Amino acid sequence: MTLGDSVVAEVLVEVKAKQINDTFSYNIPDTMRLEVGKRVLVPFGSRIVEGFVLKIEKKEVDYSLKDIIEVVDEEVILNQELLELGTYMSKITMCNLITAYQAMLPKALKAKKGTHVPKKEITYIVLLDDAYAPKNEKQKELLDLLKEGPLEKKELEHYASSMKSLLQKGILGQKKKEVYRLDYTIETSLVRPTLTEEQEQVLEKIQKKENTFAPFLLHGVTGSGKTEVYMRLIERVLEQEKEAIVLVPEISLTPQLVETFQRRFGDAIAILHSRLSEGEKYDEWRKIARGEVSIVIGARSAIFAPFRNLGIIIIDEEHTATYKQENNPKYHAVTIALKRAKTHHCPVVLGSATPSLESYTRAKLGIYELLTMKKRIYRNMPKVSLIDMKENMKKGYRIFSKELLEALEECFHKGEQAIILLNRRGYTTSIVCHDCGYKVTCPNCDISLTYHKKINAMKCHYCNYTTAKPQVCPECGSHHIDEFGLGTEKLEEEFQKYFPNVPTIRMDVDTTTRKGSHNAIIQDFASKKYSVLIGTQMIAKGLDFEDVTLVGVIHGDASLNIPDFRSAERTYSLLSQVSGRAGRAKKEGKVFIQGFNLDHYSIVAAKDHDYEKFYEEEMKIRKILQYPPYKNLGMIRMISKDYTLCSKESEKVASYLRSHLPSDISVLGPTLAPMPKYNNSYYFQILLKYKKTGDILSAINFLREQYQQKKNITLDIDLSV
DNA sequence: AGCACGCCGACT
DNA sequence: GTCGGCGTGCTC
Repeated sequence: MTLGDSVVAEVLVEVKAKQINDTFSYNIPDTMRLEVGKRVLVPFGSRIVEGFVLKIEKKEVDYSLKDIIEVVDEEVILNQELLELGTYMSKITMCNLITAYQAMLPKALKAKKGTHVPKKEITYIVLLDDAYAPKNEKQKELLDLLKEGPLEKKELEHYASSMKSLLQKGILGQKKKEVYRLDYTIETSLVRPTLTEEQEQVLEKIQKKENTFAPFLLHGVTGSGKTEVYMRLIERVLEQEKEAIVLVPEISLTPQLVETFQRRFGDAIAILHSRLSEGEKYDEWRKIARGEVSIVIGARSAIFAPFRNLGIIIIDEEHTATYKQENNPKYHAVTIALKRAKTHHCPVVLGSATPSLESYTRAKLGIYELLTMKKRIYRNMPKVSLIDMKENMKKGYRIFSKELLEALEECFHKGEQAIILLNRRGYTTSIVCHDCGYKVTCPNCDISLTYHKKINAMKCHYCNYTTAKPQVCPECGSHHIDEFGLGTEKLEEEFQKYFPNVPTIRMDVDTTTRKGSHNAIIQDFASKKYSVLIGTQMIAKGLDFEDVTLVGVIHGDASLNIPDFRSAERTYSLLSQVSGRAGRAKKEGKVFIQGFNLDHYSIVAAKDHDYEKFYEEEMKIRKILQYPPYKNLGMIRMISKDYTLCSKESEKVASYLRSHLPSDISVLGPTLAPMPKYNNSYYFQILLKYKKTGDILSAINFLREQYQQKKNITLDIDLSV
């Protein structure tokens, strides 16, 4: 206990409470060696919690301080840059500081009592006394083995009893060595492809800006060789003894991609994504922090990799929605990348075949430097045909069009492979009583349940509620029940009716939940064990199979019906990406997009591989409706189990905003959210359209504080919609 | 977020 | 007379 003027530690405690968004001061015991950025154990009220030391400073306090109990870390977890980055993130996303820091770290390093992940260690047996004369054959054998050098304890189980007695006598000793869970040796290859003229030009432009903060948008069509450009950029960065972060969408982070980088860069790479175990993530993180690797390839959160000397940040498929975190802190990886690049004075390369409208606009305004790669390396873009299903239906082709069936036939005849996309999983998507119209819906979310034939059950795709398929209508008892809507499960079955001898594999959430199954499917398809890959959007991104010459899209206009201002953008992107899977290597590719309303500009532009055209059309709409990139969108969601309360409070919030925000900011709503009920809670939303974030912060902060105290209702803020 | 403190109903 | 309901408020 100390009073008055002394050196204290400012500790940000792991309590994720609204009222506790500031540090607490603690006394540092005389014998304790403490550094900023380490975790400590501290008494907090009547319990003991963990926290991060954010400052060590002289401070005058008028209350008595408690002592820090113990320092958790040997090494600093949050260096100065990461500490500042967390502050920045909490400011722009309006989250608590502790939430920001926790999001930057693997679970093993979060401040949270009892979540500590051990380091992996291997125990070796070493010979300490080589003059000892063993008592029996077994011991002699063991000692002879160990004369050659230490051996892993695990491999000496055969000698367990001899080992035990020799250890006790002190003839043998144990030595522990820390190892990484992911450890690989891969043969590097010095063979590098010759660059195309476009690749050369892009490379030169980016490298001209090395050692300066410079954001680039690399707009390169599918198959134009962006990955090779990335690798060349990294080569240069390594020459300068600097480091590189490469972000890739989670789904594209396949062993194939990792291997491509490993063949070039060997063991200089750490990998970070959600499929790793906590132990693996911990190890990969430490490789980075210790400077043992210079490259990290990872999903969104890898943007926080604790490098000290970044030479470049690359974000592939920059437009991908998964770069935006949907829970707190609701950060966007691109925003963080720009911030870090500014600190490190290095370039940022945002790559995409279908840039987000925001990024492309920034490029047009000169905020990003625009780089373009229009040509495929091997051949031209695939020919895309739009297939009107209204016509096909008349002729009796209900699921596969005549055109697609013929193309599939030809494709298999030539021994080539096809990909079929249907962005909807399950068997049938709704079950309705023919007589009374009763529809089977989720009791928690009020949306239609999808029937899954394999498990013979109805499932909610939002909350995972599962129930048996009704044999009779629960409302009127009728036996006459209709099934509507097509999912991938049924699509595969239908396909097999047409082509019983063609082996198919399906890839969607239902077939990829087991660890490694995703990669197994990709591997099997690549090795031509299957001729057709049927799946949801997860088959659209990044996959590179040289024998795929045909892509079919079932219900290509489905995503246009989603009530989201970005649905056209997503449609264009999805269709372009999946089309890009066809004809990537030496053989020509064909694409068939089926649908009922295919004259929408997003679909026509995708057919023509005309991004500019799509951009122009979409920007007209964004302008009229004042959506991004013309204005920023802020979303305030009110969430409560009590519908009436939720509705009332939403009204209050909206009217507060209307009277406290400048008049040029539009406040829309409240309205029921597109998913009005989810997990038994109701969702109302209020939309803000604003130019400058600074204009809305104080009003929103006020509301945030008001609702932080309330129990039955949550106010959720998302300022980077 | 926890956890303690605090002031009113039905129980061994 | 007490056990315990969860409302309010604090945590260096």
